Amino acid sequence: MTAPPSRSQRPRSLAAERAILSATLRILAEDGYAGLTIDRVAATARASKSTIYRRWKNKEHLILALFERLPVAMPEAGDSFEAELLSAFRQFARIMDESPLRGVLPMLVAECVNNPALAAALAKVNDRRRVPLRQIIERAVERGELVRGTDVELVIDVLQGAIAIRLYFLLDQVTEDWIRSLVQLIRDGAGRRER
Amino acid sequence: MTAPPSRSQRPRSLAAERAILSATLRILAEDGYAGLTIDRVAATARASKSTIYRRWKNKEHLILALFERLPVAMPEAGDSFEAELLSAFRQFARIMDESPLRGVLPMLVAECVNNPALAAALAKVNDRRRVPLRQIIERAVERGELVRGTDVELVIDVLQGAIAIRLYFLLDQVTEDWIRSLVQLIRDGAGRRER
Amino acid sequence: MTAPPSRSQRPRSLAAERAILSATLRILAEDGYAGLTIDRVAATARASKSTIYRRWKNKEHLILALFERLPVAMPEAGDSFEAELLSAFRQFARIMDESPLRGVLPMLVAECVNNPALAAALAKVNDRRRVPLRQIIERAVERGELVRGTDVELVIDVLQGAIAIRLYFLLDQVTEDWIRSLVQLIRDGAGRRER
Amino acid sequence: MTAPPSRSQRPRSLAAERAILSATLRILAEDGYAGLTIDRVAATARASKSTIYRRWKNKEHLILALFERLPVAMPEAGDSFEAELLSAFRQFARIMDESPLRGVLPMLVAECVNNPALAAALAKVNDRRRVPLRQIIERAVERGELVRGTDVELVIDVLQGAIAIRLYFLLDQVTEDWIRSLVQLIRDGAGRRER
DNA sequence: CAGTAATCGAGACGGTACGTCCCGTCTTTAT
DNA sequence: ATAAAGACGGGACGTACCGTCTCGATTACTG
Repeated sequence: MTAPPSRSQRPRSLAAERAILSATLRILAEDGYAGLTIDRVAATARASKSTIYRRWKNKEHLILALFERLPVAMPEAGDSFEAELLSAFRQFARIMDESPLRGVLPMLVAECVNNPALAAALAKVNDRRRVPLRQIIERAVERGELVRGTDVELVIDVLQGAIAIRLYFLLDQVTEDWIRSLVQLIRDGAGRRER
Repeated sequence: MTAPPSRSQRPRSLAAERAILSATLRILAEDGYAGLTIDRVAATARASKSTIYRRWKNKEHLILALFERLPVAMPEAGDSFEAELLSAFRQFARIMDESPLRGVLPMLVAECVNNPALAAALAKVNDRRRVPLRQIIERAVERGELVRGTDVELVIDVLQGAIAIRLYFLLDQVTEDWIRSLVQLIRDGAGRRER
Repeated sequence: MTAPPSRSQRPRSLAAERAILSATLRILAEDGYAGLTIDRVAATARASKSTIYRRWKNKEHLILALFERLPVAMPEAGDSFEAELLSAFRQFARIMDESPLRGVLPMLVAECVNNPALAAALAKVNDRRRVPLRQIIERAVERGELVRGTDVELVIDVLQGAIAIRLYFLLDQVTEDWIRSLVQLIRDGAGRRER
Repeated sequence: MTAPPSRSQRPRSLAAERAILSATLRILAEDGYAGLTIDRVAATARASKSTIYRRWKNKEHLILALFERLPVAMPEAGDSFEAELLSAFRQFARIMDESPLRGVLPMLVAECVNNPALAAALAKVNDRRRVPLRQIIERAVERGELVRGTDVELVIDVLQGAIAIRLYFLLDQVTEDWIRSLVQLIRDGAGRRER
């Protein structure tokens, strides 16, 4: 996305790039996606619109760059599936709550529906986000907490999905208790155990 | 949303309302959200913009009205949790795939983040969508398939969430096989059963 | 304009008519022509728009009705051209300054350019306004102050015109001194008198 | 009105400006003020609405710009007050009759009543129009045709005013004969000369 | 003195223009 | 080649009025 043409007489200004990205973030934090316009980013960053468009093909990709720079939760090794998952979510929650990007994700997803290029880019972002969950699940399998043969991707779907629903549709908090219930459901299922 | 209190005056035209909604749906089907403009809706419906804005405060609320009118899957009684869920999803898939609304939902969700009124409206829509799932789960509990004490709402979160992730993030199809795996996960869990 | 159809079962409400006209005047006084809308007149007069449009074919004619109801300066007999003219202008000034109609006249004139029917109506209003001036000039002729053979209409043009220019173009006050100069110019001319 | 201060940036396009103004004039000529809409001007001029609104704050100011560009009658030296005035009016009449602006002036004047900024702008336009008349009068004074001490501005008021009344109120033609009578009135007055 | 048709208040309706906002591109001079 | 600045064409937005229309309720006249 940011790749400059073959070779150049004058390198692109890193300072400008940083200024643009941080202006974007600040505006997002202040007024949300609705308040974010390229003109305003340019003015805030004291950059020109061309300087922005030279780097990112449009508003969505500019925001996407912010996500790419977002740190990924690094799962700390723990002694149980539940403990590791809780730790991961604590990290995740901290990162997301601190960043104005939280409220922007849904809109990016929305835009994806009509914008395959953006969809591909966002899928890559999401993949990075699935990696730590995958490791946690695999470790739980190795540890013997989850059955060998567990459909890892499905479990990730369930984890991400339930959280997303809670966050974006129901506008609820994701509490540690709720996560514990979720972990329990995934571990034990809701099916009646025959004796 | 639609009808203010009134006395003895010209009532709002049902015909106009219908024409507007169906024009909206048709345009959405033809050219997607990007192609939907209020002017075009007005022209297609042979209505005036005032007539549209008198009923819905903006484009999002107009689209929302479409959702509110969408039929809700009526769960057919079946003889197992899996069978009922599959049947419900078949209905749901049919309704959604037939409707151009599918591609529009994410954008509506996105808008909700900064628009509490819309969020409330959409939450109501989503609540209606949760009802049949709730019935299916409760029936499964009564039938003895799921344990008494199952956290019904959590299971709904998992069902809706996993599907949403698949549909909107991964842009994947929701196949019957995938649903079967999901049902199995929910029923049995991924935890290792002790001997 | 106000003439009802041939015969009727129920006569038009005089109260409504009065309420509409006085609402129009009040709005004009408060917010000028720009603030005058039929909707607002209707709301202020607690009348319906149909009740207004049944009587006057549009906004301009409604305002025109106000002019038609305006009292015309009745020239008081005096002992000189100057005295009578000053007295007439004092009356005129009082009527106009008290009425919000003053600022509306130009707009009506403007509308006339593209609206012959309105032009004819306004011409009639203006004719009524020329009558007293005509009488004053004719009396001055009879009295021997002005030469027999004076082009009366031309003098009226000059009187009305100079005032209009001052009022509307130059946005100046029309003072008694200025009028005295005007009268003197009309009486004596600016030509050099040969000995 | 047109050029803000600037530095090193893309200058405003003169071509666009010209295209907009001539489109405005053409539309005014074809369909009058009623037919003049900004959208149509933009379409005709192949310019965007922003480009128009960047230069003029609204429709009235756009039209005003047309007046500012209108040539002013340059008084040709003649050998009498009457001759010079007639020549000036011939020029004025030619300019006005050739321009579609004639029918628009009243509306501009009307707008002025509630719009001081426009009023000031139009006053400047009118001032330019008074200059040649002033020169003619002053020359007549020097030549000895008019008395030394003539109230020049008052005479201009009378000239402009009488013409305006005739043109806009009475919707009459301004003939050369009528002007001759006006000149005579101004020169000799209507007062009875004592022996 | 009942019937009836014009009138009333209310405000919905189809139109149309407004002026604003933002997009993504382009043009200028300076570095 | 890049940069800042901001003009440009394009196009949608939501608002404001216009003058017409449709309601049910209300009169005065007519028969």
